[in-house]
Amino acid sequence: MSASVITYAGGMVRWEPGTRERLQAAALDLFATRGFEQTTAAEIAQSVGLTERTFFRHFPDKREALFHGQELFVAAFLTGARESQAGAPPLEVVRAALASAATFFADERRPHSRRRQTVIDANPALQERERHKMVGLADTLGDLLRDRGVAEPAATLAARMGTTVFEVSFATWIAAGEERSMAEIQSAVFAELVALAQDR
Amino acid sequence: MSASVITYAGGMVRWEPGTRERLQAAALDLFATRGFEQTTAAEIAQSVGLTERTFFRHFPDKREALFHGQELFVAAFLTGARESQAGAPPLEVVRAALASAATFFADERRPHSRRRQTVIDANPALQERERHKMVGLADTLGDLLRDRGVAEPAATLAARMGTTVFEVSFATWIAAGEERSMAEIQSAVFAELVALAQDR
DNA sequence: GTCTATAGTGCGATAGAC
DNA sequence: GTCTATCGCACTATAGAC
Repeated sequence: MSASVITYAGGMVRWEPGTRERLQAAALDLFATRGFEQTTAAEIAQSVGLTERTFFRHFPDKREALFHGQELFVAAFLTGARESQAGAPPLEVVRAALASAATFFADERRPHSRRRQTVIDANPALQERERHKMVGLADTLGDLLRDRGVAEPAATLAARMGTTVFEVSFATWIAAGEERSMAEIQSAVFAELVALAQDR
Repeated sequence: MSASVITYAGGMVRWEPGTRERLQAAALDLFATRGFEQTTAAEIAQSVGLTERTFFRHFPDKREALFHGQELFVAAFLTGARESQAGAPPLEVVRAALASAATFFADERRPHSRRRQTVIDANPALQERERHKMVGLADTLGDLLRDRGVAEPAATLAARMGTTVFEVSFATWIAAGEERSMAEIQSAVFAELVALAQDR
């Protein structure tokens, strides 16, 4: 497949790097234009000069083409939590995780995030995967809190509150006309959560 | 399929009632013994004397065989919210929803819930569907809160806290050795949530 | 109730990198 | 020689179309 190889000075041929990223970009484009279900894995692969079989070597299923690459966000979120002050109350650890994660949602990223979310919002199967990833993150954060000595059910609750604040904040951040930074929005949402628990 | 019809006095033949329930029970049994992915829709159908086609007439996809029947729980949850005192703070509406939902988790139901959850816990695809349903419930509760005049993001946050308390409580309720009632557990988890927001 | 498209898997073959 | 990315082919099961 000539499109998937590049030629070096010496005439030697190698597989073009960044295959996964090209597949991802092609998948987002096709999902956005034709719709997720109307796009076959073969079409995505062909659009970058590869075969369906290769697509499935890179992604365990079609949905994952939209979710690979979130590892950096997850890493930032957990690093923020890990680096928070020892002995801090659970919600302060959560706040640190959120602040760290916010660095990944710079303003330049907003258009791409909007585009991607539009695709997800249009497909229940993609929404299911997105929730699943978020719960996985909450579970990991819960483990981290338990390692720091937080008891149950506080650890699980605090972790879930963290991902909930993130999800609500993210939805706000990509809303039409929204211009505040992710960090600003998260602070406001977090404050609202605390206020809710007190207004009773 | 003789197993799926019954004969009435007059000799007339009709579809045996409870087809969906029998399919559901068979699905749970097979998923529990062979595993979800190792069980085909055709096998489930055949085990109650029906065809694959009939299975998909009752359930839009294989996973739904495990999730149909949750409508009563959802209805109880939302009814509890609707019947809470007008003007009550958001978390009080949530508390009412939880209290109402708890009536569906009587002690007799615990063994069945445990069995079902074991199957779900063993399969990511089923977990994804379960999360999705729970988020759908949170969304509906959020709508209800907004209808009652709760602003954003408070409505969404309160609703999500409700389903989170439910999920954590349910997991506790079916844990090995647990004997407290669902209502008791929910109260404890709810109190823990409020305490978390105050300990800062 | 049958027919078909597509997701996803398993395995063998190829070809370049090392 | 090993390792890794790819292709190609055969196959099953889901799910939807007819």
